[in-house]
Amino acid sequence: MVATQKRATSQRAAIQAVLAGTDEFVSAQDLHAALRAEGSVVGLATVYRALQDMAAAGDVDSLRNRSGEVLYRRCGQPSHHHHLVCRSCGSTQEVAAPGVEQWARAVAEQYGYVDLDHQVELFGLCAACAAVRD
Amino acid sequence: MVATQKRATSQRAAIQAVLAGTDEFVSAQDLHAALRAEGSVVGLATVYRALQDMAAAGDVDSLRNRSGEVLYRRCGQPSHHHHLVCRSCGSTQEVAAPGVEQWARAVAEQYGYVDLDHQVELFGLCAACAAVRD
DNA sequence: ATCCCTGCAAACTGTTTGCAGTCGG
DNA sequence: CCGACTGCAAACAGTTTGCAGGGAT
Repeated sequence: MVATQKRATSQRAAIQAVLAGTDEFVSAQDLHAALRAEGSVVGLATVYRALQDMAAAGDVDSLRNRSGEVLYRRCGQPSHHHHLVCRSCGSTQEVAAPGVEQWARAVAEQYGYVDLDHQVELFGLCAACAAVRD
Repeated sequence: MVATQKRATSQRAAIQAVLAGTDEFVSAQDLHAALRAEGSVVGLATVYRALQDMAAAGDVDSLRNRSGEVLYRRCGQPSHHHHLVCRSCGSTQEVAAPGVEQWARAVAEQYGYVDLDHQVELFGLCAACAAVRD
């Protein structure tokens, strides 16, 4: 069960519901807007706080946008993995990268680095967006 | 020739000098502080503008910090590559990742993504910092 | 002389935080 | 009832931008 939050409140539930309903990365602001759109009036600060808690608890994945926004996405896998994100429409593919993990470990070892963490994200234009733009 | 800036000014030169003198990623603010420290009084805005220009021209590499700062580093190679950055002291190893490029291309193709870009950075503790922390 | 570049300060964006009130357990 | 959670607004950090003046070509 991924429910590590301390207290169950309606706004927290609403946030989780939105996250559960999408497969894409969303920014805190997007999430906030989505909540208002569906009627749940939740403070922006609350969204940020909840998102941070959830990220800390490992319930959601977070990554930083090209423009510096933090994007969140509900995340099934326990260990981290990587994403292929469409630059235009934001749709996301979760991708495995066995070789990458291994490579990271090898490189770290080679230089004597420990406590390794890696950030591997692919950005591109999905087929649909590429067609539109042409 | 890596000198794509439009006009040669003293502050631009000072910025390039600082970048040329280090192998680590520095933030615009660090760079600005370094300039003042060595006597060159350059406006912060100017540093940002110069850095952007240089990044656009491909003279420097840029990546985003965990905390959202943009870090810049002078960059020899024409094509991009990847880095192993010490979380603690900021020292950087430039690492090659032939397999990664290939993997990225394969994954993109598999999902029909084009105009691919990838962000691959390794973070860890270098041997020295790991020893200190123990 | 022209036009880009610079500096300053104000504007902006995304995010965080202090504080008083509210609600879940 | 108690304490964590919420909302608001103000605070913040990093970055960008408008405008007037100055230097490079």
